[in-house]
Amino acid sequence: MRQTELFTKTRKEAPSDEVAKNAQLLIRAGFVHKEMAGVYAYLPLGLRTLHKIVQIIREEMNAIGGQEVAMTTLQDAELWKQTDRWSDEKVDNWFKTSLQNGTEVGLSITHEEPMTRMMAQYISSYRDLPKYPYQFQNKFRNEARAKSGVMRGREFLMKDLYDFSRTEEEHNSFYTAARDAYIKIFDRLGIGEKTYITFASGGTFSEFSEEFQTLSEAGEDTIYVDEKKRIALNKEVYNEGVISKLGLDKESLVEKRAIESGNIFHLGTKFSEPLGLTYSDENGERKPVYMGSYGIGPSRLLGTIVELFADEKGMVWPEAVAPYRVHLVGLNLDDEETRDWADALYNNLVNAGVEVLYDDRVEARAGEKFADSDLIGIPHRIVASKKGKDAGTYEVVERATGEIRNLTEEELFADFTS
RNA sequence: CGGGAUGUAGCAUAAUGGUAGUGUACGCGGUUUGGGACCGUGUGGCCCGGGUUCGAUUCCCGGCUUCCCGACCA
Repeated sequence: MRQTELFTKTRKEAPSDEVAKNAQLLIRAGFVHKEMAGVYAYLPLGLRTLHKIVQIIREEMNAIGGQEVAMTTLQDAELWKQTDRWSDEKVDNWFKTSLQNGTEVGLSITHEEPMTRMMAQYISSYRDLPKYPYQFQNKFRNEARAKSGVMRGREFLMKDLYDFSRTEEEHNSFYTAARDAYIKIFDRLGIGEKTYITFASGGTFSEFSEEFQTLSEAGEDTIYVDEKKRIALNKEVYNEGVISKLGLDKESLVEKRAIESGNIFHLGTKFSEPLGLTYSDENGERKPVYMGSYGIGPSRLLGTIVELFADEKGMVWPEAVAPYRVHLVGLNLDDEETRDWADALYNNLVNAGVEVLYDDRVEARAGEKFADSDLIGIPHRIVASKKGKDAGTYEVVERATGEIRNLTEEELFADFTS
């Protein structure tokens, strides 16, 4: 992508109404656009990054048997009444609206109900189980107060997978696999070290659910971490009884701020019973399907990654999620030979399949280009300049470490196409 | 949802009861050219409604917006 073609531009100053670091940087770099409080649009660079995150999650969900679907945003009120999750007393953050004939509808807040009802169309025998549909879908939550930039929005992207199993045992074995898949996801995103499986309140069918909490001062949750055992407790279940039940020692628990980046639940038959999702077992007996749900928020992860890795100059993207792998910065491009030299490298990199953003602006000065490059945070910067052309080398600078190498085109390709 | 603030150009800000200045961004001309350079010049602005007043961007009331604290948060 040539930067002169990109419609976004960077800003020196963040808007005064953003306090969260993630939103300030994402807006300054032109990754997102704030539409309203808690509602952010994704611009080309931001969307590429979001898609990278989505793709990693997708691969790991597929690897454990997930089948991707896309449920709807508009929700049937009648369905949610069946599980008693429509009334404002039960769920107070619905966005509700109505059809022209007065029929109530809501904007998807989560998808247990519609997914369960839909699966009832296809599940009637033990032979139909287990199944693991999932999706990436916008969720709408009418939060009383949006905050923390893209990390707590009223509209946000969520991956939600549901397991439909025959028995608790079958569910549990999938739950374990999903848990492992989540660990892989956080590792691939580069935040595995800072992410702790955290016991939190469970709900109807289990005492606990497990959250994936990523340590950050920008987080909204307070957790108590046992760093040696790599286990944590959410403040909401932090008490003597729970600590001893989990075999932890209060002395070794350290209070930390963290971002809830994922959450997995045992649902049991909480949804299958009221919605009539049953199957016939080998003996012809009708039984409710045993369920679990597995959520992870790609848009929140995007903000989390910014929070964790940014430095004073801007964002620092891990290789796996960076919008581009290489930021080619052309200098002295008013000189025709230098421009040809930089253009040629760009074309060669693109043809070699390297994802590259090319700062081909002629009028911008070096300082401005470097500052923009630091802000955008692409992992590898290649500087193509007149000086370099005369020496026959390109300067390769690592965003994270600042390491500088001067490489010939051959060395450079050995590096980036291996 | 309770409390407190807030609203001036694309962005950041200043002043003012007599319709607004600066920086940045943007246009044009010129000098520059490896860490957001400089000179000249130009375009562009007072959230909405009501009230007070000869006159409101300014004061008052209401609304809305955004932010902060708290509550809430499968």
